[in-house]
Amino acid sequence: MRILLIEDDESLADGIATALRHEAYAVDRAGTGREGIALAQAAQPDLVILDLGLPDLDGIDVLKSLRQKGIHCTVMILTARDALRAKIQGLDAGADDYLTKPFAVDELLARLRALERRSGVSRSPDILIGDVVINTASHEVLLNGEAVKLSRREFSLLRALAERPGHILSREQLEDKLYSWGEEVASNTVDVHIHNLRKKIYPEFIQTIRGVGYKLGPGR
Amino acid sequence: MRILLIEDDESLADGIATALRHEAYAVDRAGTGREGIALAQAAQPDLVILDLGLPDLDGIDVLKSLRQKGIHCTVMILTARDALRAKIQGLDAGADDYLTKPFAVDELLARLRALERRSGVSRSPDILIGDVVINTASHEVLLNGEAVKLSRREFSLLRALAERPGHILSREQLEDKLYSWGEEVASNTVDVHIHNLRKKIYPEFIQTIRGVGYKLGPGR
DNA sequence: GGGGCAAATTAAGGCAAACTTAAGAGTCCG
DNA sequence: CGGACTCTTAAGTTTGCCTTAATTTGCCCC
Repeated sequence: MRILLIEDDESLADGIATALRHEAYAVDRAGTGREGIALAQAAQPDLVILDLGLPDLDGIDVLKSLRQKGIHCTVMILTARDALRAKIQGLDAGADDYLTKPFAVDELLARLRALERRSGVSRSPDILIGDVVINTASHEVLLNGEAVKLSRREFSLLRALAERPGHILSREQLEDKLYSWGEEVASNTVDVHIHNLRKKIYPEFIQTIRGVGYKLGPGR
Repeated sequence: MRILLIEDDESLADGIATALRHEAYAVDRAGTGREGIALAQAAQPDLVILDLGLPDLDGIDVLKSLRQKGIHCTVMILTARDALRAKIQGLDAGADDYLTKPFAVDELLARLRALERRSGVSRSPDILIGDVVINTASHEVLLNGEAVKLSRREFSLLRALAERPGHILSREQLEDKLYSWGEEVASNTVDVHIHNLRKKIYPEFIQTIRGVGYKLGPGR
């Protein structure tokens, strides 16, 4: 799950980004509207968090511009308290949710999970695949009812695969889901995490399609 | 994935149909309940989107009628906001999901993806040739319901042939499909893969046109 | 019926993809 | 500040696929 954060207040952006990364999201950041639009096209995020009070462009225009460029991912708007008109405009322009400043980061995270669920990126809070239950909210994974302890990256990887059971994801696609810009990896990291996941769950749970990628499940 | 849209509001139906087609669904349309029931029988859709406010019949009755006629595909209901009673009736009558108007098209698409996943019908159209099913998303191939394990090249070859059943593809054309520029082969590789495919499926599945190439036929 | 060419068959070597392991750097937390 | 844990690298190993090429079979036309 890859998130683009468009926010000019640097300390706030720092805080949000840290919290998000902690929740195993990959985060890209933009400080201006133009930068945001550019990054949205380049990085193909699953979700955009958009502050309406940007220095260069009006937030609503940014949103419209995104939609116009064919970027239809979920968008959450951040706005100052009582800027009701802006909210309404935002929703009309195709935003999916809004949050008024100031807000608690936990609130943001909760909303994100709700959006995630609603947008069908991962529908039910618990994804069920074979004898494995994945709870995206708590980051808990159960194998036959027994908790499996996964690290952050392992969980991200598993979630990425679990969003579309049976579908094959290439290493490249998986890396895109796990890493933000500027922290690309240049090794077989994905392989290693896959290996560790298999050890913690069971080997056949993740299938290798040689020369193509990995997929989850008995496949269909 | 084939969708039947039963909706009398023409402009709304236009919008939905366009969005769906854009997502590579095949869409049939009906403006009335009767038309809808007729089309559902004729077109055999995988999913029905049913507006409850139709001019001729009550939406719930349409749904019941469909079920009665043995059409058990997934059904998503569209209903005006707050028509709670209708929703409940709808779910009782065997609908799988509902959406209240007005709604964002993205929301509809997200719900569809969720339903798709739940029902196991895949949008990436499974190619069906004779008794062989080819799923391009998962690289799975089923022969009479039994999985056939294919290697990457074998799968590519099969897919190339299956994209246009009955059409003859020359060795050269097939090589072009399998290899990127600069990695041309200089031997009978294609022949060998064809042979292995025949062994894994059954010989007559792939037909040889002497001096020309290969094609996929309904075979038996 | 026979020559010649196209396609089928088979087996083996080479090679790249994927797996495995371990170690060092980095991070978090008490 | 120290210890635990996680992540990334990289090197070594294994596995399985692909290609090659030699041989056999089958077809068509002379």
